[in-house]
Amino acid sequence: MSKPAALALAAPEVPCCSPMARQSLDSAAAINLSVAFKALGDPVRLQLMSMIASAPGGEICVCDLTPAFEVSASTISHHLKTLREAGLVDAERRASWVYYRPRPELMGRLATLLTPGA
Amino acid sequence: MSKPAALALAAPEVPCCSPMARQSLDSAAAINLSVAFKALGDPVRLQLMSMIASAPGGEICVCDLTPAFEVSASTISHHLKTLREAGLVDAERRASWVYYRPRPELMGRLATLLTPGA
DNA sequence: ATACGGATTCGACAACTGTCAAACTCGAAT
DNA sequence: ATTCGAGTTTGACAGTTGTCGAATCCGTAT
Repeated sequence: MSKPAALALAAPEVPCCSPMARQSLDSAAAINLSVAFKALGDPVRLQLMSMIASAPGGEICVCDLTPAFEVSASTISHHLKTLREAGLVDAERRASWVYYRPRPELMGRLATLLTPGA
Repeated sequence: MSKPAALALAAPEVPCCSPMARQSLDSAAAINLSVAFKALGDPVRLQLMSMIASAPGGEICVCDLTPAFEVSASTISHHLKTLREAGLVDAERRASWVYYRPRPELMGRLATLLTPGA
C-alpha cells in the first residue's frame, strides 16, 4: 500500500545534492531547491516549520500552531500551504482537526547542501 | 567624502541554534535566520552562492560569476549585495576586480538547524 | 436537518522584490 | 588628465508576497 497522501501537493522533484562547497548547482537544481529555501525565508513560516519539526509525537495540530502567533488564522493557513507546496511538511485531517508533520527528506537535502564539504 | 561605509557586512547577530527537530525557534531567532533563508530563496542567488561556496581557492571573481547567468550585471551585483547583507558571503576588492568568498559560520548554523535531531 | 467550530479559500490591497538601463565610482593604464 | 573596464548604485516598473476579513468547506454533535 502506498500513502494516503490526499492533499499533498507537488513537491518539486529534486534530484540533487552534494554539499555546495563540493560542487556548484546547475540552474535546474537551483530553481527546484530555491523554492524550499524561499519557503523558510519568512519568520512566521520558519517558526511554524520549527514547531512542526520539533513536535512531540511527530505531529502538531493547527489549533496549537495558530495561537502561537500574532497573525490571523487565515494567514497561518496560507503559510502552511506554502510549506506544504514546498514539500517541507505534510498535512492530515482527523476529525475536526488538521495535523502537520515534517517531511524529513527535503530538509535533509537542504542540510546536506549547506554542510561543509568534509 | 568619507569612506562609503567600507564594506557593509552587518550579518545579523544570530545566537542560535540547535537542530529544529530538537527545539523550536523563538521569534527573535526566527527573524534573524529567516533573512539567510530568504537570501537563498531565489534561483539566481542560490546558484551564485553555490558557485562561491565551491570556488577553487576559496574565492571567485565577479567577472567569472556574471557571464554564467542570463541576467544583467547590475542584477548580479544586486543579488550579491543581498547575499552579503545576509551574512552568507564576504567581498574584497583587489585591483579592478572584486572577489567573493563564503562565510562558513552562518552556512553551518543553517545546516545544523536543518539536520535531523540526532 | 441544523447549528457549531476548526481550517481553508477568496478577494482585495499595501509592501516588497527582481529586473533593466543609465549614471556613477574606483583603480589601472595609457 | 583622460580614458577604459569592472562593479555598484540609482530610478523606475511590473510582478509577487504577506496580510486581513468574509465566505466557504468539512466533520461533529445536537
